[in-house]
Amino acid sequence: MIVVRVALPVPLRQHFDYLISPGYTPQPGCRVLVPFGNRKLVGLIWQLSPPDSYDTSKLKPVISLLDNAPVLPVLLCQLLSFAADYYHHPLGEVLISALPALLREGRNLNDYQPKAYCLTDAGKQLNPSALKRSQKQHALWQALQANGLSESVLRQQHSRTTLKQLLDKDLVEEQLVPASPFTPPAAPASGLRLTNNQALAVAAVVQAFGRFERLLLEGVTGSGKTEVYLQSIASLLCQRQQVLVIVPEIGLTPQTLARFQARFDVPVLCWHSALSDSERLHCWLQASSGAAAIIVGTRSALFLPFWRLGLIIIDEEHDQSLKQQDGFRYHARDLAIKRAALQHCPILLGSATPSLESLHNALTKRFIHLPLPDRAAGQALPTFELVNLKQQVLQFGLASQTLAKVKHQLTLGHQVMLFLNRRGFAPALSCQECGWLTECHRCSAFTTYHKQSRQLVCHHCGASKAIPRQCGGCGSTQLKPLGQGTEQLEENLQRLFTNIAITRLDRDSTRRKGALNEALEDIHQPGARLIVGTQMLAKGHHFPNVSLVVIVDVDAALYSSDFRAPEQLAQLLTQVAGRAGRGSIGGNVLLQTQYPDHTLLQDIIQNGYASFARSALSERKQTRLPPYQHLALFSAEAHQSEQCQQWLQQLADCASQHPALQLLGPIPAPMERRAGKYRWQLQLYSPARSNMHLALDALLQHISSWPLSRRIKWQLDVDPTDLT
DNA sequence: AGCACGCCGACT
DNA sequence: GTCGGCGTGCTC
Repeated sequence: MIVVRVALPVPLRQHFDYLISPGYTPQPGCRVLVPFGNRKLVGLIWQLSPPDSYDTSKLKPVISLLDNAPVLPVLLCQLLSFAADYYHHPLGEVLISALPALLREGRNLNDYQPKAYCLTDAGKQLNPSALKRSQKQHALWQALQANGLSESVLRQQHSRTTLKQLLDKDLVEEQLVPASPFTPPAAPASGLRLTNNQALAVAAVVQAFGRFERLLLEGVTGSGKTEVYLQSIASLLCQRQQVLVIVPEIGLTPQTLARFQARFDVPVLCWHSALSDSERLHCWLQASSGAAAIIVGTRSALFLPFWRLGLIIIDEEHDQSLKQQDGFRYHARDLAIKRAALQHCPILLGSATPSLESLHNALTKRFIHLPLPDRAAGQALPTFELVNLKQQVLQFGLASQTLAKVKHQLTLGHQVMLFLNRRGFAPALSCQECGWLTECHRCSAFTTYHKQSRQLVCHHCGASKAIPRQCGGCGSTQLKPLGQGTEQLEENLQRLFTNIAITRLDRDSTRRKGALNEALEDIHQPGARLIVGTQMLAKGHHFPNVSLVVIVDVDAALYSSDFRAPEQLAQLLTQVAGRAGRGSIGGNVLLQTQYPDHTLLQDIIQNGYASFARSALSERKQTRLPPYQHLALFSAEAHQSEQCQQWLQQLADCASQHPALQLLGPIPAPMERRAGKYRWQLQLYSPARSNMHLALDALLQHISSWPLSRRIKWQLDVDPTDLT
């Protein structure tokens, strides 16, 4: 009997050993079905004949070996093993999360592989008269005479039943055909004329082919980053190398995908969570066989088993959605860098507003820095203007000078974009008599009033309820919406500008499938138009007819406790502003604020993101915050606040034994209660990564022995981006 | 995590 | 008398 060490999808930080009969040839990376307690689980073989096996007499045999060749290539196993260590997440869960759902469930891989059909010996020797009663079977038999036929070709001319009849008579047999890698283009596709800086960037990427290199493309909005991606790829495809492009969100995938497909005559596939299980497996197999040349996908595309990966591109590398926020909390940018290192290929990070982490790496020469300080077509960057809201009479939250400018741009036939980072009609309903506000009874938050769906919705736990008739405090029936969300702003603007088309872009207006694309198409129509939306507006879209962007309420984000808040605000403002003036018309941005002298606002509007980011970095350095120190965050959730506090205090007592760690907490989370549970956190800072990892390992050992750990919900987040 | 076992309160 | 609440023990 052979002993195999198996990683199982359970939240236990250990392996499990099983027996397998010598007739089989198990390999690391193959799936097995094993008994586990009184259930059956699909696991992955991690090691053969481990030297320190669990008591061999107590081992159970595997139920079956599901693969005769590894489903996870060695390189991916290395990447996932690194990730499990780095994020201190159980290996089995990490490995299994990298497999498409159908493989996770133990399906047979061959059922999904491309197949071909050919005649058996009996079929070849068959007397044609034997099939004279069936024309269709005879036709298929005839077609198979010369050569086998692939499944797809066969389906076009013959029916499934005909095939089945010949298969049943043992005249035809099924064969697996290894899918062949894509055919490389004969010559690199030509593209747009590049600016000097773009050409330098492309040259730097091309020069890095074949070895591990990290490049940061810091290109202002409209500087043509995508064109740099496209032209960098062109010669790589001729060498028959694959490219992975990671984009922040599914909403952006169709546009990016279309641009890549239009440029290159090779298979371009997309990968995101909205694909069905079989579509995902199909994409996974195409990456693996090399049939796919380019894959454009969201963060989990990072774990696809590429046949021959030559370049990784991370678009909008500052974007928060690259970090998984639950379960296995990995950062796709950071793991992609590790993957590029294992793969010996370059990785290109692109953004108009790079994260302070990446910028720091570029400034300290760990990354090659490729700046694109000018817009590609020579347009000017949008100019900022502060609108002081103090002592102003506002109409729908807009100052009179703002309204005048909006009107002016509309009469010129331009588009105006109004950015308001609050969906719904109003952030709360308020009692006119006593000031009571509608609160979520499960979260420390107010419930947003949605007028169209006639509901109060909590944006934190998703709970919705009917609109109350009476105040919960004094019983008065005088309930009025307080504050303004995008739904209301749209309604008010429509009343003011009766003849102007308005497009609203937020999570509610784009919920329906296809709605986002319809809205984007509307925006590309010529003529005056108002566009109202949330941060969805900030994400990479090209709106050539927008001449004015209004940031309706910048103040909500100005005073936040989170040390990343200024960085995120600067990124958001710059990205939203970047939608203006991308076509031939100039662009202008109005920032409405009560605090026109705020240093952050002044810095961004006078000096731009690049300058802001550099001063923010020096501030991080002084305050010993990331990237100058490393951060790990433990959080605890329970119905009783005291349990969270007690558990984290226990942890803090342990952690304080480690001289390398500096602690902050336990403190209540900024959003103290969510979905009925209290939330607390403990922040751990350390100047050295390796010390922090050793300390975390030791802490996790302790945690597993505490009874309280079972009664509360706790999590560890290494390099957290979200401290709420 | 999931599932079994085990010990205490309100019901057909 | 049972049904079911969740504490705790275990999974190669």
